[in-house]
Order: sequence, then C-alpha cells, then structure tokens
Amino acid sequence: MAFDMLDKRSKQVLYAVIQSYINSPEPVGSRFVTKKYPLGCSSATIRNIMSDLEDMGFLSQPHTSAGRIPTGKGYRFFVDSLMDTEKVNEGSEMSREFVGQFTRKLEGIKTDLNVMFSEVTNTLSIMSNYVGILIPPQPEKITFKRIDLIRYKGSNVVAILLTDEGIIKNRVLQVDPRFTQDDLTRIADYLNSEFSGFILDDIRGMLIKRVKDEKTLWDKLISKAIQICEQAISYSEDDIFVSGLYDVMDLPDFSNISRIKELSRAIKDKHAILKLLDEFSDAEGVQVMIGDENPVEDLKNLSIVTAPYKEGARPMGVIALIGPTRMDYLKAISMVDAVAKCVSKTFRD
Amino acid sequence: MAFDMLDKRSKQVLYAVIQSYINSPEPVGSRFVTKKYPLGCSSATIRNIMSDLEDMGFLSQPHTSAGRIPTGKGYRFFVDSLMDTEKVNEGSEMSREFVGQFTRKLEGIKTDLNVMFSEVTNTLSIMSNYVGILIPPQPEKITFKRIDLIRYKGSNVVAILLTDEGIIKNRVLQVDPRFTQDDLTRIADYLNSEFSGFILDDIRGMLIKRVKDEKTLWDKLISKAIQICEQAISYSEDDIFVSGLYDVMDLPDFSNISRIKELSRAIKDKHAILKLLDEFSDAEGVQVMIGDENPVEDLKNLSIVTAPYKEGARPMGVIALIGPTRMDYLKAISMVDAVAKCVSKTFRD
DNA sequence: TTTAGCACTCTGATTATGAGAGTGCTAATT
DNA sequence: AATTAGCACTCTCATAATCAGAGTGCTAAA
Repeated sequence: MAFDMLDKRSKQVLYAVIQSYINSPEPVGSRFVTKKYPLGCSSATIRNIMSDLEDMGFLSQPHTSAGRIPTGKGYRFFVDSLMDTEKVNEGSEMSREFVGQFTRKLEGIKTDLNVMFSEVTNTLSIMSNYVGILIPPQPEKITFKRIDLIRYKGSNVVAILLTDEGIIKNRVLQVDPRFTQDDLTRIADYLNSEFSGFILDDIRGMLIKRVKDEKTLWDKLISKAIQICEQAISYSEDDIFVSGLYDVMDLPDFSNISRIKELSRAIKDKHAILKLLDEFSDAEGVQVMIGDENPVEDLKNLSIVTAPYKEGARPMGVIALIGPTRMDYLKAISMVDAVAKCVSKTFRD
Repeated sequence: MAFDMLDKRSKQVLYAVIQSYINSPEPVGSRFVTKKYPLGCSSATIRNIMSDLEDMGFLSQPHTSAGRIPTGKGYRFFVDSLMDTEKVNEGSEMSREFVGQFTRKLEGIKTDLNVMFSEVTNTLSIMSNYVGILIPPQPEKITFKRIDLIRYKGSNVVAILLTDEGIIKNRVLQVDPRFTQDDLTRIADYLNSEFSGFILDDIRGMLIKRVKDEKTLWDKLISKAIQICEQAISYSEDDIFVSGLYDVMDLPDFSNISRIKELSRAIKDKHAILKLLDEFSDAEGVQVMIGDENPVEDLKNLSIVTAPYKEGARPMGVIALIGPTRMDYLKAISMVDAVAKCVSKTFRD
C-alpha cells in the first residue's frame, strides 16, 4: 500500500473515522468528524472525502443514510501507515513499569511453565479484554535434556522427559514385563548420553534412522530404548493456553450470540489455531491479521495480533490476542509486544 | 414430598406439562395437554387441575393468558416421584452397548489420566448437549506410591510423584545447591520406604507432626526431605475438566447472551465448582440439584446432575452435567450414571 | 364432578407514523 | 478548482395502534 495514495486530509479523515469507530462501534457521520476532529473544513467537504474513501474501499456504509464504518482494508491501512507508531513505543515506555512488574511475577513462577503460561494468557486477556492465547514451544523447538524411566504397576513404565526449557512431560508406556528397573535405568542412561542437547524433532529423525540403518547391530534393549524414547517425545497433544472468552462477551461486538458461537468455535479448534499461529513463531516482532486476511473460516470476522517469544535468539512459541476486527490495534499491539518481551526475558535468565 | 399429595390424574397432568416443556420450552396449555396426552377428560378439567397445581407451587404462568411452565418444585417432584425410573434402568439397558464400547475406549487411554478425563467430559457433553464436568481425585483420596527427585538446572529439583491411581504430578522445587543427586536419591528412598501406600493428605499431616515432634533427631537431610515432599504433594491447583460450553449455546434456554454469561461465570470459578461437587464424591449414586436448590449464586438458574466414580469401593471423584433447569433429567441421569460406571470400571481393572 | 360455552386477557406480529441522522447533489462562494 | 451552504431525499428506529390467536377462569348445565 503506497503511502501517497491518499492526501493528508483524506488520511486524517480516515484516521478520525476509524479511531472513533474503535472507540465506540457506531457509524461515523461527516458532521461528527468535523466536531470531534476539527480539520478546518466543513462537513460537506468531509462528506466528499468520505465518499471517495468509500470508493477506494476503505470505508463502507451500513445503509444509504448512515455514517461510515471501516472495512478490513481500512483497518489494514490504519495499522500499516496511519497508527501513531510513536505511541506504540511510547506505550511501551509507559508500560515499562508494567514490564518490570510482570517480568518479576513471571520469574517467581517460571519453575512451573504451565502455571506461567496460563498466567500470561490471563494477564493478556484481562488487560486487553480480548482473548489471550499462548502456543507453548512445539517439539521442533525443544531441546532434550534427559529422560528417566520408572517401573510402575505391572508392565507399565513412566517416562519423564526433561528439556532445557524447563518443560516436563510424562507419559506412561507399555513395555515387555521382563524388563527390570535396571534395564530401564540402563536404557535411560544410554539415551541421555546419546541425545542430550539435541532438538526433540531431530532426535526422532535420528532414532528412526538408527533403527533402519543398524537394525542388526543393536540388541533388543537398545531397540526397545529407541521405541520408548520415540513414544515419549511423540506429540503429546499439547494444549494451547486460552483465556478471556468470558470477558470478551462484554464487548458490544459480541452482543449477539452467533458471534460468540463463531469465536468459541474458532478457539475450540485448537489444532487449527495452533497450526495458524505456529507459523508466526519465526516471524520478527508483532504481526497483525485483520478479518478476512485470515485463512481460517471462523476467524474471518475477527482479528489476531501475534508476537513470538524466544529463548535468547531461538524462537520458542507465540502469544496472541484475538478480538473483533474493531479492535484497539494500538493497545493490542503494544500489549502483545510487551508481554512477549516479558516472556522472552524470563526465558533468558 | 409425600407421594399421595396428588391424585393420579394431577400427577399425569403435571407429568404431561413437564415432559412437554422439557421437550420444547413453550408454556403448555390445557388444550394441548388433552390433545397430546389423552387423559380422558376435557380441557376444562385440565384447566382446573392446572390451576390447582399452580396453587401448590408446581407450575407457574409467565402471564395471565399463557400456558403453564414447571417451577423448581415441579421439577423436583418430577425427578423424585414422577419420572419413569424404569426407563432410567431401561436406559442403562439400552446403553449397555454404549457402556461396553465406552469402557473399552477408556481402557485404551487410561494410562494417561488427563487424556482419559477429558475424553470423559467430551463424551458426556457431546451426548447430552449439556456441560460435562469431571473432578479429578483430590489429595485426600490419593494414595502415595513413590517419589523421584532429579537434579535439574542449578538449584532446581524436579520431583515426580506417582500414585496408585496412576496420577503423576511433577513439580519443580528449589533446594540448597549443595545437595548432590546422591543426597536426593537418598531422600527419595527414605520417603518411599516410609510413606508408600498412605493417603496423600495423611502424609502431609504425618510430615508436619514429625517435624514438630522430633526436630532435633532428624538431620538436615531428612528435614529437607520432608519439606520437599510436602511441597511436592501440596495442592497443585488441579484443574477440573469442563467441556461443552460451545454446544450448549444451541439450546434455546441460552439464546440470550446473559444466560451464557451466567453459565460461563459459574464454570469459570473452578474453585467454587470443585468445592460444590467434591461434597458429592461420597454420595451414593446419582444426585440432582435443581435451580435454586443450588448454593452457588450463578447456578441458581441451572441444574446439576452428579455421580461419584470409584476405585473399588473407595470414592475418587465426581462427574457431573450442568444444564438448564429445563433439563432432560431422565437422559442426564442415566448418562451420568452410565459414564460414572464406566470410569469406575476402568479404575478397578 | 365434569364439561360446554363464553367473556376476558395478554402476547406477538404487523402496520403506520414521524423524528432524527446522514447523505448526495447543486449552485453559490472563495 | 476547491470548498461550502442549503436542501431534498433516504433509511432507521422508536412509538403507537390494531388485531388475530391462544389460553384462561368462571358460570351454568349435564
């Protein structure tokens, strides 16, 4: 979108309409603009400009004699070139205090990532009044640290997987009952010495390769070890963290039930959300998807703001806010940005 | 509620009204009753009876010239003495097939209780169209099996707690960095030999007592062990399992948003739900709470059907359905009953 | 005790009406 | 050429009026 496709005043008008509509979801009329955003011209002029903006697809009219409301394209232009980006930063300045406080809070609970992650989405949703989402690190990002295998009830074995990031997974596996605890300890030792420090996903590849290449070389124990390890690291339906559906119902955008259902449906399909958001984990900084820019059907009436969180330079996962297209983008963006930074900082230390 | 406070025909009329209203939430008129539930008398007679039933508090009128709808008291009488209890059992017969299938399904996933529990609430909510809830076993019900302590990153220790029921908890603790893995192993050995087989809650009591009574006797290691163990078994904000909020929105009872908000608020307060339902874990069989019989404010417009699940004879937790007071009690009761039996059966084996 | 009959009441859908808000166009102004 | 005042026009929304329909409660007869 070229910056100069609109003259200054058109931009001001567009800004005024969008800002006002974000503020309260009612069609914005020309007279209203002249009153609240004095641009030194009459309502008739504004009317002409608004008509042009409508022709260009930035605004639309609910009906002939109503004011204008922003279109997706309008919001997009707003986010890309109209929004006061200084205020985003300034917003960060202002929330430096928040960042400090929140980081300290996270420090205190980072030993249990589940607790920390749900704290993150809670804070996010409470502060923004939108739905907060966090995607935990996916297997392809996680570094294996060690595994422990513990005999348990008959032929069961509990496998406990520790990772560098502090993630702990446990899993109950079935093994040949003839395996003793000693056997299991040996298997674990082997796995720990071989694979510690590797990415989980890579390990899976390596394991499969080993089984193939050297089938005959490895004795039964090791072959079993590999199977066990594979099971233990296999995708464990990791939940995503979601919070704020309740509070979002207060927004006028969701005053009719079908909108709520739409949103619920969208976040119910955790797999789709995960797939969508995971793509942003490698992105640099905050990303915004507005309305039908969104590939997921149920999200076409909603907007998403995402930011990755990292451990050092390595991207780990994504946090996001989902709200109506009539979202306070400035607020949402600076919030997601700030929280992502807090999480990254906590991971670093 | 005395059985004979209503004559046979009054019961039939009450039954007809409630059944019809459960079937579709519209006030039931006298003529409608004569048509759909032929009782061998005219609509005028029905009118008189309905008027009496209203005086007795079983029915009420939304407005002067509308039909009648059941009151809480009406539903209570229905559940206690009107509902075709044979059909509850027959329902179980019919669902014997379901019980078999579902139990088999649970068998397959019982190694991971989290998976199993969420499968239970999912099935429950999908089949009933109400909100399914499961309270996992609380600390006072859980038998300690063993603990493992693993050094981890600096002064952290991962404590892994295994229980007889197959519950695995892990928890990251801070310890004096001078403790070696050997120390930790010794601590774990000590705890395992001392406490295996006891109830978690009792252990906590025993630990506190030991610290008090014999403070001087125990060396630093053991004192630390006790602390560790206490932390490890301490209440871990165990989530309750909830499912079905989305589908419940299809019910006409929740067509207006404030009802949805009410329900959301109720199930958001997991602590209240847990406290409420946990009281039913020792109850025998299915319990029903209708509307304002409910102690929780946000549930006064809703009904709950609960049943405990057990391991052998020992009650473990509760499963429940939450729905509108206009609930299909017959269906809900037989469903909760059947599912609770499936879970209990799975625990037994 | 039951019932037919009827007057009465309340709802909800439909229609009419008018104020209000806002537009688009035209002609005058800068 | 750009801006603006003025005005006719359009559409919505709230209010009120009307009326059919459903259901009741009561009375008098069976």
